[in-house]
Amino acid sequence: MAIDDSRRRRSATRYVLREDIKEHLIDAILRGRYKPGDRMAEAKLAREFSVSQSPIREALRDLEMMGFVESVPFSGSFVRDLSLKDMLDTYAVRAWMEAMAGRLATPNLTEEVFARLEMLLERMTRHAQNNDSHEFAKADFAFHQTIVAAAGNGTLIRLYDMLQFAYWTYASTILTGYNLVYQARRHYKILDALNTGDPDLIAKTLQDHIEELIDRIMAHYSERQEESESNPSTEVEDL
Amino acid sequence: MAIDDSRRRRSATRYVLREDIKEHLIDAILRGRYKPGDRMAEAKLAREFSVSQSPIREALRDLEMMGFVESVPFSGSFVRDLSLKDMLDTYAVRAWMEAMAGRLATPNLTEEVFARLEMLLERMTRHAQNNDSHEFAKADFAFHQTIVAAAGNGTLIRLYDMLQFAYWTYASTILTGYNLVYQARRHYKILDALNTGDPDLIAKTLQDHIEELIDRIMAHYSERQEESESNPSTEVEDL
DNA sequence: TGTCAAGAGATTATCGATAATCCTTTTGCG
DNA sequence: CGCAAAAGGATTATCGATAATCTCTTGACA
Repeated sequence: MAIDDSRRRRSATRYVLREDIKEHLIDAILRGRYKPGDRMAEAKLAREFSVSQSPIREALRDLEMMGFVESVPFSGSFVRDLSLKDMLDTYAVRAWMEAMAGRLATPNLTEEVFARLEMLLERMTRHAQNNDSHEFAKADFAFHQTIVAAAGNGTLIRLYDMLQFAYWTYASTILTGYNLVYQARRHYKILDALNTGDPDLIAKTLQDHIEELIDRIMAHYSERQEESESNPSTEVEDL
Repeated sequence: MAIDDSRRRRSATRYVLREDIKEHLIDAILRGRYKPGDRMAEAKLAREFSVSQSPIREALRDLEMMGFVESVPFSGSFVRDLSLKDMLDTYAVRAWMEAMAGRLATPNLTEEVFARLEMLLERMTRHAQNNDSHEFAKADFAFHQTIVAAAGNGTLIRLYDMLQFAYWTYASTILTGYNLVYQARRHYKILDALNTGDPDLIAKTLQDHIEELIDRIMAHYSERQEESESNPSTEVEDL
């Protein structure tokens, strides 16, 4: 899968093992190979990947930051229940972050920023038309990340990167079967808002943008609830 | 120093080495033993603490999350420049988080929450009177953490814990020489706001609460700037 | 004199093994 | 039969050593 980007491999070599493992693990969790509550034993994973315990351990800590697993000292890491509530929680935080970022970014919206946003939006649209949800999620994430970067608040940037929303976008896009072309088009509203230079409008537009996603996810879950009352599982299992 | 809390040592043994090291390192950075830009070499620190490389490595990653160091793969961890801007950035994010937390917490403000807040406020006042800035910072942090916990958003709670504001509170309190008793008293305004049950007011009050700190820090820095123009250092060095 | 490549030294990333801790089950005693 | 202590098995936390990579220096060559 490998949604992640922004890695510069200086040499021809593999690159950092830990990152590789991290991606594989996230992929496996999203695809449901590991179910909520499952233990992710370090030694076992190490054997599976044919590496030592260390990179596995570090990858698991990253997953913990991202919220995919929960770790207890001396006890282990367990796949978290990515229930509806968790997804909503994450998106709620994201909505707030985006609003804050938009507000802060307002005075820093240079030509370069707009150019980059437009470029990414084009790319997003192209991948949407090809129905490539993986590449789409990457471009989507880069678009929002650009705004956050323009905000220029180091702590905010750090937190935003930490949450790795790209994976969540990927997961929820596939999960809800959202129409990608429509998704891409929605971003023009953001561009328009940014062009006005009005911080309040920008913040509000960004927040709404994310909250529409929340609505969409909720709708999907409630549909799902109805069609299979017998099956109590509400996790992201069917990618 | 050891500002951190919430560790339950089940057995009589040391507890998790990594945590111990983390605290020592933060302390050393705040006290200026390591200056901005300094390399924190894993092997060297390992020798210094008489432990192996592993716990050092893990501690450094925590420091990275908290924003005290910056790590580059295959290159190392370097003490970040805790300049005015960084502090302001962090507090700005915090103000935003607190406002969000307050808003979300509004419907969950049970008797228990109020009881706990009052208890912590009393404790805060007591430590303030004894001029114990270390214990004060702990109680202060616990107070705000209680509100965040009441918000019930798992992602928000995780991020809040990650940033470990207790250390920042400690650092900036000492740095600016803020009057602790006055600091403690300010929290009554928050309690009053919470009692009204008005989300907007609560959010605004919490945001203002943090932003007053920002103002204070800025004032301190600009004073400092004037009194020593020749010395370009604006870091947290003189604890 | 400047530039680039190879080498030395230092540091991180990973490894394989051990120690510390946890959890379950079994055993001993009332 | 019930319960607490302890043994056994499994897993994490830490260790000490090695491999991979980076960075700075040195020296050859134009």
